[in-house]
Amino acid sequence: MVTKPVRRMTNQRRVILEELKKLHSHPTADELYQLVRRHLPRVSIATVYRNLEILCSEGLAQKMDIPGTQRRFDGDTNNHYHVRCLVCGRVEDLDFDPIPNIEQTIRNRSEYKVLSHRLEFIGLCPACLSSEGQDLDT
Amino acid sequence: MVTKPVRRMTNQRRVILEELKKLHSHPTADELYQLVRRHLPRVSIATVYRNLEILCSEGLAQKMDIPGTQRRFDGDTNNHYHVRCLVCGRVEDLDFDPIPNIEQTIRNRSEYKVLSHRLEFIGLCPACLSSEGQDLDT
DNA sequence: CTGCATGCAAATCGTTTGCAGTTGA
DNA sequence: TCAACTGCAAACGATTTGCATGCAG
Repeated sequence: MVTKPVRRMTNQRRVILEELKKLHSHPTADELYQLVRRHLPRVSIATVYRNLEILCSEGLAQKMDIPGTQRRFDGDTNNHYHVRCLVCGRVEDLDFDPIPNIEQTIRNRSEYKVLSHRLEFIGLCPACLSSEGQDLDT
Repeated sequence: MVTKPVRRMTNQRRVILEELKKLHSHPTADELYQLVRRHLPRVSIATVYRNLEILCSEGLAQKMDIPGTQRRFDGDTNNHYHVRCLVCGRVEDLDFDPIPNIEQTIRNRSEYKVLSHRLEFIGLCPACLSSEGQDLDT
């Protein structure tokens, strides 16, 4: 059981959070780094990554693209939805028909030319679920 | 205007496609590489990547996690959906309320403990849309 | 034959980590 | 004071690329 460290509001952390909150784009770590650099020229990209990690774990921001790093490929080119395991990253197909008209609905609400959509559920697979009971920290 | 190369069905490409089609998991490039290696011990990981790229562009397979590599962060921790531009990667929020009960629906159709879901639309942003008319290749 | 495809190794890109010095509470 | 935090540089893991050689059509 590891105790969570007490966080400090450093100058860097404050600026990073401010810049992130002020944006309505969804910046990459590097884009945010460029903005933060205007206020703190000597800031390091590592600090930006570390703080984003902390801000996310504190619920003050969130990562998009939960998937993480490694890309996966699908031999099935039909349109279908997926469930992804938060812990092991495994992805499975869902037996669930594509929601009808949903792209049409969005076309009326956005300037984008919508071509497709992806719906993904995130959760715990049976295997990881059963091995969850063991360690209750984090 | 670049002309698309004429593809050849090499041994490697055939095995890679066969292995991918036979799986119902959604392998990473490396997982597929391990499988292909059983048939072709001297195959290179680069060949797997190159062929996956080609197979996807031919519509015989598809990449998941369209996002690609660079992760994006969101200062808005409320649950909301996104549109992503296929060309420039920009992501914008959608003014569209989360679909009610959809997670509940999935819980009945899968063994997973569903915790959340993500709905993302993919298309072309206004900017990329207007600069599309120029080059008509690919 | 021709040029697409391959294996290999090196390069690249985004992200993470080790470390010694700094700083907020 | 002192653990959390920082900048820097090196390490890392996934993916891509340059190049000389191989091989399908």
